[in-house]
Amino acid sequence: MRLSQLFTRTLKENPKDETSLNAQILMRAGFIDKIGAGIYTFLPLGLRVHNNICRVIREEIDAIGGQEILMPALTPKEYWQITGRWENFDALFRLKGGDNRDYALGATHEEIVTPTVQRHVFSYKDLSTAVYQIQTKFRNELRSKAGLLRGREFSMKDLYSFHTDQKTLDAYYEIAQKAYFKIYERLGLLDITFLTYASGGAFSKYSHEFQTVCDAGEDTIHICDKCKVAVNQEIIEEQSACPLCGNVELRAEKAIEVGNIFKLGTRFSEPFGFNYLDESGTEKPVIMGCYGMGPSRIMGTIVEISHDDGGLIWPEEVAPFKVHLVSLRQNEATDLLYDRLQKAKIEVIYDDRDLGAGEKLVSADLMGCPYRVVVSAKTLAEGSVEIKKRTSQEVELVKLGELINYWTK
RNA sequence: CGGGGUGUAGUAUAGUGGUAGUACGUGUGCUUUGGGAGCAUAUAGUCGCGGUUCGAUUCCGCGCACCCCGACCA
Repeated sequence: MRLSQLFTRTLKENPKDETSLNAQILMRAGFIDKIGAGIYTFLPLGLRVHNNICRVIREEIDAIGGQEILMPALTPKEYWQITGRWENFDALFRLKGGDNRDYALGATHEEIVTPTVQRHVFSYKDLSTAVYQIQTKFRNELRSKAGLLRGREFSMKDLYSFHTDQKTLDAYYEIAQKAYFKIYERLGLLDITFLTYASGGAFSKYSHEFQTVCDAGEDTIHICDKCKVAVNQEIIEEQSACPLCGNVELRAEKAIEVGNIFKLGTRFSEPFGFNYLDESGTEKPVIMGCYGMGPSRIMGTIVEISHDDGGLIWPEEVAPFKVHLVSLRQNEATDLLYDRLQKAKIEVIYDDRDLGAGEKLVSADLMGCPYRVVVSAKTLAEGSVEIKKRTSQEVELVKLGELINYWTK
């Protein structure tokens, strides 16, 4: 991608109608565009980041047997009436169709996924199975806030698992937990993300959240540093010690909920009459689990914890581009390097604009790609380019012929 | 949904009951070139509707939008 072709631009100042740090930087750097409260457009650079987060999630969920599907966002009222949530789900966006029927915009998809899987699964031989989607969710929050951390429209990966019994659900639940941590590891959040005990549903005492420690978070968690788990403040009265070791000296921190997994049991299979036949031909209800994770919120979280005064600092897996190639009035030589990087399948954004050095270097910092490569008269005089990591102050000179090897060796 | 705040050019900001200013941006020309450069010139604005007034961007009322706190929530 050539910056001269990119239709977005960076702003010199933070937009004044946002105080949320993630929204300010992302808007200033041209990653997102605000349409209304809690409603954002993902611009080319922001969409690349979002897609990278989704890619990581897909890879890890596929690896635990999740089968990707895509359910509708527009969902008829009748499905929600079956579980009683048409009336009880406050945040549901309800609307009327031209046929004068009622619909809801999907806020979560248990009501859709359950009958869908039900039409295909009848026997214990068909279980366990798990399906997921990455889709836009709608929740009519009374107050959206904090940029990407709480919008009325946001992206979510929602995985649903279906089992014959509690034991196989429990086993899959553990597997999903591990997959979640792999995802957070790849997204650079592992060290500050804690498995957190939270209020459960009807079926289990607790649900589990994944909470990333961050001052911008809305939740308070109480961390057991011995076990590396936490307890959500919302249940601290009934569970004031570490559930694993009983430690009562917990450390309170603000945190962002970056994932949530539930044992649903028969909460949804029962109202839909989703049963299976076991080995003896006996009809039994299917046992379900659900596993949520919001890529857009995670994107905001990464910004909150990974930035400096210069702007964004993307972990390599999610950066819009790996290399930010800057030509300081040396486009002829830099064009060749740009071709070479592209041929080597190294994702590169090339600042070929006719601008001063200051503006180019500042915008490179702002956009936050992991490696900045500068080509100037000075570096070319030594047959080299200058490479600087976004996370480092040091620069190194690398010979033109060695540029590709810098990453591929 | 309760409470508070803010709406002036694309962005960030001054100011005023009497022709709305600055910076950046954008256009043009020239200069400059390793941390958002300089000169010249042009471009572009008072959230909406009512009211008070000779005259409202300013005062008043009602809307609308956005932000923050709370409640609620991935």
